[in-house]
Amino acid sequence: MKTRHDNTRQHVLETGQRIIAGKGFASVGLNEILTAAGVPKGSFYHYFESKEQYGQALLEDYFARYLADLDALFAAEALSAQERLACYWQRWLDKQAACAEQQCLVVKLGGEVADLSDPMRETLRDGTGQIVSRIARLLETGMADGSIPPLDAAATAQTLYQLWLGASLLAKLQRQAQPLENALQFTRQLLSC
Amino acid sequence: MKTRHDNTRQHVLETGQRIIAGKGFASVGLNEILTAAGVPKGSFYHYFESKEQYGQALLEDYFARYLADLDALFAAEALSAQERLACYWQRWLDKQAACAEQQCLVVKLGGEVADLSDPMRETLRDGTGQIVSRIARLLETGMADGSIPPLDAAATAQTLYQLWLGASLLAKLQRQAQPLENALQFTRQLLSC
DNA sequence: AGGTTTGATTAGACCGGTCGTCTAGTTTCT
DNA sequence: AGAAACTAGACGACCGGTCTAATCAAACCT
Repeated sequence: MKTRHDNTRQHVLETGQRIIAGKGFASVGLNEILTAAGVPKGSFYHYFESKEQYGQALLEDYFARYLADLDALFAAEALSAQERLACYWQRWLDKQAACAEQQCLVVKLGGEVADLSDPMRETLRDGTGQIVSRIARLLETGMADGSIPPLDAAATAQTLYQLWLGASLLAKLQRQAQPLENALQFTRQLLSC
Repeated sequence: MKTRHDNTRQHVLETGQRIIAGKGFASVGLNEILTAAGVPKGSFYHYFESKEQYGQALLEDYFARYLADLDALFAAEALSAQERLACYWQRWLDKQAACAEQQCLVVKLGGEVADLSDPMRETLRDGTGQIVSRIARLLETGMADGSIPPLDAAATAQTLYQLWLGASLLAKLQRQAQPLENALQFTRQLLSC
């Protein structure tokens, strides 16, 4: 029997993602996640080897969704590459502004988890790498279609992503969207100078 | 009697800073810090009200040092403002490259602590604000002495700090200095175009 | 078909560590 | 000597992740 298995597992992952995105990894206990999910504690170790491995699975799941969204947006052929990219940043800003509880697990967990668990760190590293390379690819598309001025795509993609990560962190600390707006304005300048 | 008081208190703060910079806040217990410091547990609650208040004090202490360093560097009159700033970024890169264990508590604790403790969040918010405004001030100095091209000082300072925070996070995830080098190169371009 | 086996799933006990408290003791200064 | 600052570390209540044993579902086999 696979369906129930997968459902329960996925349900635990999703519930945990919401809670952990709010409170962090170490400070949340399995109890909290499992009671919220309505899944008995005992089941946990049937689906996951340990909390660490669970965390890794959670991040993998997160990036899978994130990248799927990204691919959907970046493939929108009705828009120029520049417009698609602008839409990406705007969404980032909107999402973070909408609810105070962090959405971006890279910002939320990156610092905490990097020296705590190698598997989780590697998942974050690979996930962010994928994001940056997709941005770079879109920048190249934009240079080809003329909607983006010529730049070093890889370096620029990394710079922009770094900028937005930092902006998210500051926005989190300030509980304001202003740092993100600053990033947006700068991004606009950079991609159309 | 103040001296011993301050010494013990300070010693606990410094020991904790090292440990917490490596492992994060929630995942470290008071025990670990106190045994490392050679201070018995019982003393802790003489100097601090709670773990949270201790964390806040720790951050305040961290920013006090950081800003003192910054002021020392930024006041170096032998150098142009641009050189002073370049030196700041270079130091940031060197420090992070030197030891894998994070130095920058903003990157390490920002995400974790922001939704965990308001006093700690506010301390981080104020500290980063101070850093950004010092950078902005130096940018203005640089524009005045001609070593830095004319820009919106406040916005640029924030952008650069954001960029470097994000770069630190990625460097942490990758265990490589490359993201920081990317930030450095971009910073150079920006401040001398 | 009906009993049996197999594996998926659950329940909750378990040990160790957490933070924070509290009382007794020691040091230090007046 | 006495008062205040400080230290000592046992203690309690609780919660963490882990594991073993019991339960359940369903698929198999004669």
